[in-house]
Amino acid sequence: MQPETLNFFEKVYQVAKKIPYGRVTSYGAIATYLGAARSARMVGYAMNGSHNKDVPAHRVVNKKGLLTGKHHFDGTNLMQQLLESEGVKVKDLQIQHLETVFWDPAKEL
DNA sequence: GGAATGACGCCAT
DNA sequence: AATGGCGCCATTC
Repeated sequence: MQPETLNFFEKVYQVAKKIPYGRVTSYGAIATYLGAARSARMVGYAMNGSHNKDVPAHRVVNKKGLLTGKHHFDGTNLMQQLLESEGVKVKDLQIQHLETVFWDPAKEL
């Protein structure tokens, strides 16, 4: 299917792809950056289609730095493994030093 | 066509 | 301050 919303999704992919190595961002941050503000869910939904993209969805977490979508990756701790592999300390789906690794598109992009 | 769901987040109580 | 409920927009049953 080719919904007209590809524009919105595409934006999400563009931003997600620009996430620096060893950094993470939140759905809300991206949503706000795109102007969706309270539509953080859309960002997460967009990630569903990011599977075939070059989008590092594992670098996108919720506002708390919690790897809520790790279930959608492989069903295991793959997401956490990837983050830790990039230097991001993760403790049971919870990103450590979040404010340090956090990457805000509205500020840094 | 209508209702329910979903990788979240903010507002209200 | 903490917990609960509602909203956002698109997709799917």
